[in-house]
Amino acid sequence: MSTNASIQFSPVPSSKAHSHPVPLHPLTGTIELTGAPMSFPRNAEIYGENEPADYLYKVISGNVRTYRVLNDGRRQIGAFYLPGDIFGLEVGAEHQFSAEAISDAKVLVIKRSALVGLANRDGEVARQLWSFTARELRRVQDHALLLIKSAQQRVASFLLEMAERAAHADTIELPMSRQDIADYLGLTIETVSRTLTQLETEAAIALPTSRRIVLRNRRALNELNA
Amino acid sequence: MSTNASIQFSPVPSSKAHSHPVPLHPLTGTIELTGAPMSFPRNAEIYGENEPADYLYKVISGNVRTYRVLNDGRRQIGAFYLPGDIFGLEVGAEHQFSAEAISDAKVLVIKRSALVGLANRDGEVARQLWSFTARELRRVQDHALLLIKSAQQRVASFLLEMAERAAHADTIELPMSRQDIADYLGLTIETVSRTLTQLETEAAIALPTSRRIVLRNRRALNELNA
DNA sequence: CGACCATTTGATATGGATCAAGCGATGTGG
DNA sequence: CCACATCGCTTGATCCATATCAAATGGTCG
Repeated sequence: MSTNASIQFSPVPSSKAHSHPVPLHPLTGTIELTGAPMSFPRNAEIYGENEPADYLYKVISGNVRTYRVLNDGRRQIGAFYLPGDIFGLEVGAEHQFSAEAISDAKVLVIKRSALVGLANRDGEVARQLWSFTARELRRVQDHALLLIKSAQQRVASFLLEMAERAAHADTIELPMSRQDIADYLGLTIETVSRTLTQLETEAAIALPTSRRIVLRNRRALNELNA
Repeated sequence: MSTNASIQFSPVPSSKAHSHPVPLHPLTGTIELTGAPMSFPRNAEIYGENEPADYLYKVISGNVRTYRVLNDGRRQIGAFYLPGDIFGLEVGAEHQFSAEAISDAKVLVIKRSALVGLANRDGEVARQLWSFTARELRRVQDHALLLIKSAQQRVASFLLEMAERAAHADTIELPMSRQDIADYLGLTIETVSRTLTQLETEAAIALPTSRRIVLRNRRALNELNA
């Protein structure tokens, strides 16, 4: 046990999922688990809330949202997943959220049992499963903190988060609609839209198109971010 | 590996913390980790945000809150921990929240390294560390969902949560102040207070004293809970 | 009893929601 | 290639839930 392995999934040219992982990548020292690449059109469901969580997923291309719906019909988006991100890993038997493709997306589908089996034999893999869930926990904690902030603060936090994750430049290409953003931030589309124009007026951002956002004054956004 | 052990911490009569766990309790099949019992007076800090997370804790008596403070001075309470609950377990090096005793509290202090060391040798322990973090994740996900509900819904959810955890009857003895509740629900004390009186008016609850709450109509509360 | 702190209650303000209309981009059929 | 429908987004007008500011009440402890 105790390699410096990190959980890392790579697609296998042409195969269906099977449960015999190649233990270690010779160069990167990362575990390569096999999985079936699978494509989902825009808005297609990848899995539903309360469905058996027999698989987890890694985004290859496109984007994914997870969400829950309240009984009054409102939707809360739990997270956005970008290429390279892993989602849908559960400890319990069922998925806690539903998952949908935001744009046409390709994802790698991995059998959870394969990974858990590997973790039983390799303590380092076990530690990384734990570590992944802990990272997810921190993300949700930050999300909860976001939900008590003002609309300006929420939008600023969101833009900074997306800039850090998607672009590493100052121009963000948003894959999701205003409604998706609103449901992630706990606001309405109107408030998101108004807040963006307000930030534009204050010269904190520019909006060349509605889906493209340029961060013009990170300092100002960070001060909101708090 | 793979006992049916569950992580279970019991105080040891008179000892400081050391790192040699007794592997298995003969009767319950649960691992008994030693730890130092420690007392904290009301409002005392148990640990601070960003401090090294070398220890985790189990509540023996009293109650604990974890929280973060925004740069504008507002406080968000992340969780309340009741007797039997474990808190302060991190995967990373530092605590993500601060922890304080709500009432005079006794907690068992456990060295994380002891537990992690055990997990390296016993896959079942490793699985339970993971499982604990996953449970915490679900709790925070539910908390995030709560934060987009109306004041009535938040208060109702809170009461039902406390009833389930603390009492298993219909009378709850709240250990925390209105301010604590407000900071947990993302509301002001005034709104919490008004909402409680409103629920009392609607005969959903009774308030014999400000800290004692009787659930009179769970159905009504559950409908709010959504 | 009196001081202090937690809680409730009242009056008013306000940020964001809601309702409604306009606008711009994209796509479709004639 | 253009008229027009559609969809996503923005902007405007108004409303409302909760915050804020302020005062009264109640419970606890010296």
